[in-house]
Amino acid sequence: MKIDRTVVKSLPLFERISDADLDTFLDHASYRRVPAGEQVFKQGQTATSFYLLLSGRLKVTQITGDGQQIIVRIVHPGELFGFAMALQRPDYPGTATAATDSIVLSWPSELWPRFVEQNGRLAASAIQTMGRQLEEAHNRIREMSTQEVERRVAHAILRLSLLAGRKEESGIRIAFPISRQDIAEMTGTTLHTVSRILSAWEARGFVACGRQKVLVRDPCGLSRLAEGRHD
Amino acid sequence: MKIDRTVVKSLPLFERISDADLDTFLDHASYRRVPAGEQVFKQGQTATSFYLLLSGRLKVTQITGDGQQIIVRIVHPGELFGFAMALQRPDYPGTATAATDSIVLSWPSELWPRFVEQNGRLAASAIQTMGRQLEEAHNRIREMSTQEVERRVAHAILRLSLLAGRKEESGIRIAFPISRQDIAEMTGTTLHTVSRILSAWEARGFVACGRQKVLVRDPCGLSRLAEGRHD
DNA sequence: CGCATTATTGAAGGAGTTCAACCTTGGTGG
DNA sequence: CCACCAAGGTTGAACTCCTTCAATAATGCG
Repeated sequence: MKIDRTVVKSLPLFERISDADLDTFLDHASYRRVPAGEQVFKQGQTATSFYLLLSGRLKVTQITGDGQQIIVRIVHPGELFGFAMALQRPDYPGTATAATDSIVLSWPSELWPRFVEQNGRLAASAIQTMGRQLEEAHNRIREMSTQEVERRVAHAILRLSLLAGRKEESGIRIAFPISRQDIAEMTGTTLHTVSRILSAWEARGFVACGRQKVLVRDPCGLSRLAEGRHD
Repeated sequence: MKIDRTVVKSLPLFERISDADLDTFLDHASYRRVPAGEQVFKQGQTATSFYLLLSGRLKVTQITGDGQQIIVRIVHPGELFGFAMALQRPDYPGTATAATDSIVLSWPSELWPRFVEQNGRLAASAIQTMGRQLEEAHNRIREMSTQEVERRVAHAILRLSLLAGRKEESGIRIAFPISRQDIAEMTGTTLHTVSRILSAWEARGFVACGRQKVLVRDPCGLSRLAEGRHD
């Protein structure tokens, strides 16, 4: 399938790639629409492809033996995901589910080493992408080790409003459906605690929420909470 | 400084590199001994170099504004560390401290992109290294979200016994000094709780500990705890 | 309209932290 | 060589934040 180069060209991942290389890359790509709620791949499946999210929003989740689930990451447009082979794993370590209708590109796993080795710039980009993810993971570990739940939730909501926020007249709307359960799984707590926290924030005018909806009305107030200032 | 190729050649990171490329790489390296307790670099310093640990053991820590410290990772021999530039950061996000007398190689940060782009195989290796780290970070996040402290500590100790264990007649000794505080900072708890847990384990014959010492006497018993089986 | 999914909120309970006091160890210098 | 002392470790008791349990309410899709 022929994919329009201009859409992809604007992504940071490919900003330094040559047009010729990009075309070769895209010639091998498959294009797929994923309706909200559907899965791109499941935890434990053989990693036959790696992916790039063009539009929409994905949740990558992991589930433990005893049924506990966490959200490993939210995939935003322009990001690579499902590159299990880079971890030298035969299978996907998590499940990728579309939170909204999404569009993904995919390539056969076998092509990953070839692309990385043939195109140093792509490799450098991929390393940067992973570096950013690693940094984020460490942030999360640090937060979970040292901060109480309310601060962690404040951080998570602020992050989402930055990476997936759409400006509205009364604040910043998080532009994809996200439940209390989701937020709990991102911050290592329970949906009950998240619900209580959001209710309290709503009373203080920091946010306005509905079912699977969050609107940040006072980012500065939230920031103060995230910094640990209780005032 | 001329560095012996054979020592480095055996590392997984360089297993697929050509001798010529490896020599070029090593020609630019600096060699440095780091006595126990000394720091290789500090959090916030400009990232002038990236590093490879040849021998010894390092702790990479981060400290938050309010003085809370966590251990981001333990660096074992053969691993890259301090590659902040890969994260597009000008400074080191953490502090690297020698837990035992260590030997490190270092290269100027400017060489990183050149090495990565000129040598696709090295890039692939670096990506794999980071991938493994990312996976580990996610494991840690999942554990901290879903498991109680005792299981997390059990996991941490088992990991250490695998990656830094030396066999003795009565069990597996963790081959570098590690304090209760260190273990607490690795698992997101307090030194008090770690102390209580280790005392309980010692009474049950799972471990034997001393000041900055841990000896695993019953890996299977610990594994059972780590899997969540309380029996 | 009906029902499943999502969210709210109260009450009880517990795992782990915090505070505090004390003990041990091993390195150092007198 | 031993005495000292700082760093590391132990352990009790109180407390608290968060989870767990439980029951009820709102939302929106088919």
